[in-house]
Amino acid sequence: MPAKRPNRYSERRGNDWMGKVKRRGRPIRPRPDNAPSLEDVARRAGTSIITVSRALRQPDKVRPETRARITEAVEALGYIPNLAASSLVSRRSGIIAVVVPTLGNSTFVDTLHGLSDGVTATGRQLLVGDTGYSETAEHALITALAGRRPDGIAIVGLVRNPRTRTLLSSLGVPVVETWDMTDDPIDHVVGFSNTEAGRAMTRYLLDKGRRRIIFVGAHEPRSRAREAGYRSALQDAGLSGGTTFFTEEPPSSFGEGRRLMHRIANLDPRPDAVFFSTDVLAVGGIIECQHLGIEVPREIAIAGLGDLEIGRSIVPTLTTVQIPSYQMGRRAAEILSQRLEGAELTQKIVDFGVNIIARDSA
Amino acid sequence: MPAKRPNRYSERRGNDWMGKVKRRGRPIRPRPDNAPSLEDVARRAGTSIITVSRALRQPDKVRPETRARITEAVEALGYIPNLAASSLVSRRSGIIAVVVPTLGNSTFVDTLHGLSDGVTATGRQLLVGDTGYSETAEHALITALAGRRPDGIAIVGLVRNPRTRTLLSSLGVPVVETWDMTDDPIDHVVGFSNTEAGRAMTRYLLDKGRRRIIFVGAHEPRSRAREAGYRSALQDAGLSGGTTFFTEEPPSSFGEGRRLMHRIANLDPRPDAVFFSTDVLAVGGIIECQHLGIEVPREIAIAGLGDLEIGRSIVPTLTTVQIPSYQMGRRAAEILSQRLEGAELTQKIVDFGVNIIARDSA
DNA sequence: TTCGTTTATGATAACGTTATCATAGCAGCA
DNA sequence: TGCTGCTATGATAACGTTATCATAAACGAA
Repeated sequence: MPAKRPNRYSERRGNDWMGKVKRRGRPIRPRPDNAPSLEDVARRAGTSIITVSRALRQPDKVRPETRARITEAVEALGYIPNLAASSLVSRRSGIIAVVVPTLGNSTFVDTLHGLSDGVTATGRQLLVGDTGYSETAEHALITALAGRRPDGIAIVGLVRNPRTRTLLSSLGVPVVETWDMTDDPIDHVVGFSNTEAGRAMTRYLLDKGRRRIIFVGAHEPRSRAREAGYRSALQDAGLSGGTTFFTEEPPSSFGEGRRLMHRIANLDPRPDAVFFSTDVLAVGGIIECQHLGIEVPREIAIAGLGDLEIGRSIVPTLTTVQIPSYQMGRRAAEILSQRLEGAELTQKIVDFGVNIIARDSA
Repeated sequence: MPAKRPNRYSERRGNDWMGKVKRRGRPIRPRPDNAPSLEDVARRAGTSIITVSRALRQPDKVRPETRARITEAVEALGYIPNLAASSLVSRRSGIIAVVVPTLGNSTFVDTLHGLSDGVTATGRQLLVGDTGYSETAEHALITALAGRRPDGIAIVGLVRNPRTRTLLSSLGVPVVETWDMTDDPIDHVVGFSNTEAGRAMTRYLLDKGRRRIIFVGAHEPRSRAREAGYRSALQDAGLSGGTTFFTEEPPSSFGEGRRLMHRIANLDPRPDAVFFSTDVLAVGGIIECQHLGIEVPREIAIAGLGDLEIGRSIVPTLTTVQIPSYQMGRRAAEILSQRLEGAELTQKIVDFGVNIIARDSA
């Protein structure tokens, strides 16, 4: 039989020495937040605060009878641990911060989905913010999120701003960048080379005999990288220049794809292929071709990037570059989890590579 | 000139009485988390902790010179306030918890987007979780989120489980349910009647002279409500029954829309209209009709629900029910903000109503 | 001059939890 | 018998911040 001593459940409140001694500082007030605390549970279970804490976190360290009384009290009071207090003292917040350029782009959301699945599997929670593609907003957002002392940080995209990179390194928590590739990640990178993706698809189109290939992209880093790959592939093939059409603004839309395709169709000479930087734009392109009576791929080949579900359904089905959006999120979450369990991962760079999905449109 | 006294910046650590007195409890260790605290800033600025705290939160309460020294120290040290400590003592977490059925559905994500914009405008942060359409997961998720003591909670959908409803009420924070309508919200509801939406679109199709209308939906509460509206409109028109095709599982996909449309096209007699529960399914339906050479809307009218962007771009453009996804999120955030500023809103129910967008497909 | 008010700053306690050490009782063992 | 180790429990301090009250100096009004 182990020690069983009379206990008290922290009598910080309501001590009778109060009022005798002249007191300063915050007075004892009735708790405005009426959520039960460990103290309430302990009182009801007739045990000490610390034993309740243990019963909840390491049940096998507590005698079954004690545990039963505690469980009863927890249920009866509807006790929910205050994770702010827990974070403060344990220095583990159980929060993974996620930074997305925009919540208006469904492929980024797939990554968020993968992160959510991976993160909640380890009992942690997702704190999400979007930057609207602004570097200034990104820095501010990350600063704000850092105040929550997240256990890890996942970012869609590479962080370009040196100040922000320094900030992230200095936080002392694992960081995963995604959706792009670099030799020099802040900590980890799980992604693919957008440049390589642009190059691979352009090569594919060249291999199919296309020569007048137009690129459609946005003023946004990942699109720029794809464009660079496109131009390099043209150059390798001994073709000059290359022509880019730009969307008004990210994120891209089907309608924007249609509008740009409309303009492109009027070019003279007409191109024989259009490589859209995203599937959304490409589907818009296909729809516009259909509308204009342009036969795809006979007259114009159309390619996208992203492997969105609609690309498999539209007629003609869309030739595209596979981007494992969900998987990148999932993998990022796993890397963070492993790091948080103390693993020192040697592989800092996970390159999913690029994979052309050849379908009917090109 | 105000008081200027010698100060000390909380000498809790490193006191020299340590070691003389026999100590129990946690020993003083070097901070493993090397993030600077208010204490570090105060030391560098030559002032007290509390003055630093004030300088950051109520700058006008601190003399400009003092403030300048503090600002310098904050910059130099890269101080970022620990929000867990702040939450604990101030009982304001600055967190809005968001519960979504799935992150795999882009229309829910638009609501998340609206929430994000509205919430970050007030300097708060978004803690996100998805339930995978499971009531059990929903309860567990909300319990977990509640541990973070959020200042407010936004939920996509109505909470059906009575235990979960009780839990949410007991938290004592504002709650907004969205994406549906009820007379009896837990606290607030910002949405529209899915039943009314189903009824309105069905009436529209009936008005267009359609008589053999099929409904395509999912085994999921909002879809069920739309189906109920569909059936009630048929009944009002003196038509019997109604026929529903179900998707395998939510969330819906373009491919699933095509598959179901394929089956529906083979029915004998063939229907003259198909009302899809979501735009994604409906677009799949249009694509399949195109593929089968079925003329839309002459042979079969097709209608959707959600007013996704692609519906405006596809040919024929999609007749649908407008759902202000982004706006619902935005409005939900505003309601939460107002409540948190102390407003007692009399209007607990915000009904965006339903709005048929008549386009070419029906 | 006196006294109340304002301004700027500080001291202290408290928020609710966990890390660490302490200890009573018991079992096992030589 | 005495020692060691184990089990179950507890006491205390600490995490980093904010709420509250206190106070010195300056200011203003009577």
